[in-house]
Amino acid sequence: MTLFEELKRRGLIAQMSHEKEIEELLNKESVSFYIGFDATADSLHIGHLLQLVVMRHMQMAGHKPIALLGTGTTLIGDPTGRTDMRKMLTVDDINYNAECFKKQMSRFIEFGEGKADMVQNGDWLLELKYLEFIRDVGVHFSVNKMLTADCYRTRFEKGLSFFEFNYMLLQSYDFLHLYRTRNVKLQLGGDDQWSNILSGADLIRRMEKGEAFAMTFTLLSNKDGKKMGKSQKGALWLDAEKCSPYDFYQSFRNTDDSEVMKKLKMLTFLPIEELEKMENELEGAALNKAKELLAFEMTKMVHGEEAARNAEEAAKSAFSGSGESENMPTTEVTENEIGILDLLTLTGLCQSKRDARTAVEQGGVSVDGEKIADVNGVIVINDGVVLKKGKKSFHRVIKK
RNA sequence: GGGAGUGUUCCCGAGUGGCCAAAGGGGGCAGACUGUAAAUCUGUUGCGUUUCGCUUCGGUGGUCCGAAUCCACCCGCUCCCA
Repeated sequence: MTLFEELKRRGLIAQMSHEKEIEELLNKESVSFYIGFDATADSLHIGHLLQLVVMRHMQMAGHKPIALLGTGTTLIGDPTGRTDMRKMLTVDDINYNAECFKKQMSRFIEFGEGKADMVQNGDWLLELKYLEFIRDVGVHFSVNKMLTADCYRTRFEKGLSFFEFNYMLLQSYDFLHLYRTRNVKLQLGGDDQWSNILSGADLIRRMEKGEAFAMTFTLLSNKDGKKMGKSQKGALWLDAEKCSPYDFYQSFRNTDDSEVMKKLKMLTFLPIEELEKMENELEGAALNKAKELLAFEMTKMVHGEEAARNAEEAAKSAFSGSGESENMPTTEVTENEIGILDLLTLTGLCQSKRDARTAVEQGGVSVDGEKIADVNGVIVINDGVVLKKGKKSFHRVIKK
C-alpha cells in the first residue's frame, strides 16, 4: 500500500488540487512539503495532532517535512475562524515558542540534515518591501476571487480590515518562497486552510510556471462543530506541565461513540487493516475497549509509553477499583487539615471557592469515596486522600 | 470627512435611573438515567470570611441620595453618503 492510499484509507485527506499528479509525485520522488503553525503559544495542543501525525506519515514514507512557524504572519492574524486579533510577540517569546514546538514535534518527526526542518516566515516576511510586494505578488491576486473565498465571505458581516485581508497573500508568498529556496512543491494543512493553500499553489504556477500542489486533511471536530482541543479549562496542551498525561488520556477516553473509529484511523498508527476489521465488530463493550485503546495510543504517542501506562492504570483504579493511585494528578499540601473548599480550589478541580461551594452543595464532591455534605468540612490528609468531583474528575492530595 | 447605529458576564443576546450580579439561549459544571458515550429531565453558572459584603455592563470624567441605564469627551465596530 502506498502512502497516498494509506492517507486516503485513513480518511485523512479532505481536498487536493491535483489528485492524480499528487499521487504520482508522492510515489516517484522524495517531496519537500510544509505545514504552517502559529507561533502564539509555547506549546502545541490537541488540535495540532493531526498535522503532526500527517507529517510523520509523510516522513516515514521518505518525504521531507518542513514545519513553518508563522512568526511573521502572527503579526497579522489569520482571519479564518474568529474575529479576535492575535497578540504581538517579542522576539524572545517567539524563539522560546519555537524551541518548545521543536521539542514536541521531535516526538513525531526526526529533525536534521535532509530529514526535517523548521523555518520561520518572519525571516523573509519582515524584510519585504511594500511596493515591490504588491507589484510582483499582489498583481496576481484577484480581489473578486478572494472575496468569494469562504474565509473572507464569512467575515463580511463582522467586518474585515485590509490588514487581515492580506493574510492570503502572505501565506501564498510563504509557499512561493519555500518553493524557490527549498524546492517545496506541496503544502498541507487543515481543511479550513484550503483557500489559503490553494492560492499559494496558484501563485507559484503563475509566477514560476512551476508545479505546486495543495492538499488538506479532514478536520476533527467535536459534535458541536467546534474545533477540537478546547476544554472548559482551556486548550488541551501537549506539554505535560500544562496538561497532565492523565487529563490528556481522559480527554480521549471520553470520546463520543460516533468519533472513536474516525479518531483511531486518523490519529493513531495502528495498521489500517486491523482498524477496519475492528470497526465491523464494534458494539457495546467493544466500543469502550476501543476508547481505551485510542486513549492509550494517543498518550503513548505524545507522552511516551510509561506515561500512557500510568495514565491508564490511574484511570482504571479511579473508575473501578480502589480509587487510589499514585498516577493520578497529585497536589502536595503542607497542612494536615484543610477545609474542603480550599482543597477543591487548590487542586484546580474547582475554579473558585464559590464554584467549590456549589459543587459540594449539589453533592458532587467526595473524599476517599465518602460524600462531603458540609461546606465547612475539614479534611484530614494523613497518608493522602483521593478527592473526587463529579463522576470523572479525580485528584490525589498528599502531604509534603 | 458627513450621517445613522452599536459596544452587556465564557459566547450570543435582553435590559424601564433604584426591585440588577443583570432576562433568555448556547456552552460549562453538578444531580438522575447510563457504558468514563449519546439523548433526555433537574439544579447550577462574577468573587468572598455567604441570611451579608465586594467588584463587573468599551474607556475617562460628570449629573444624581442612587447609573449598565442620563450627559460630555474619547476608543472600537457596523451600515449609508463622500
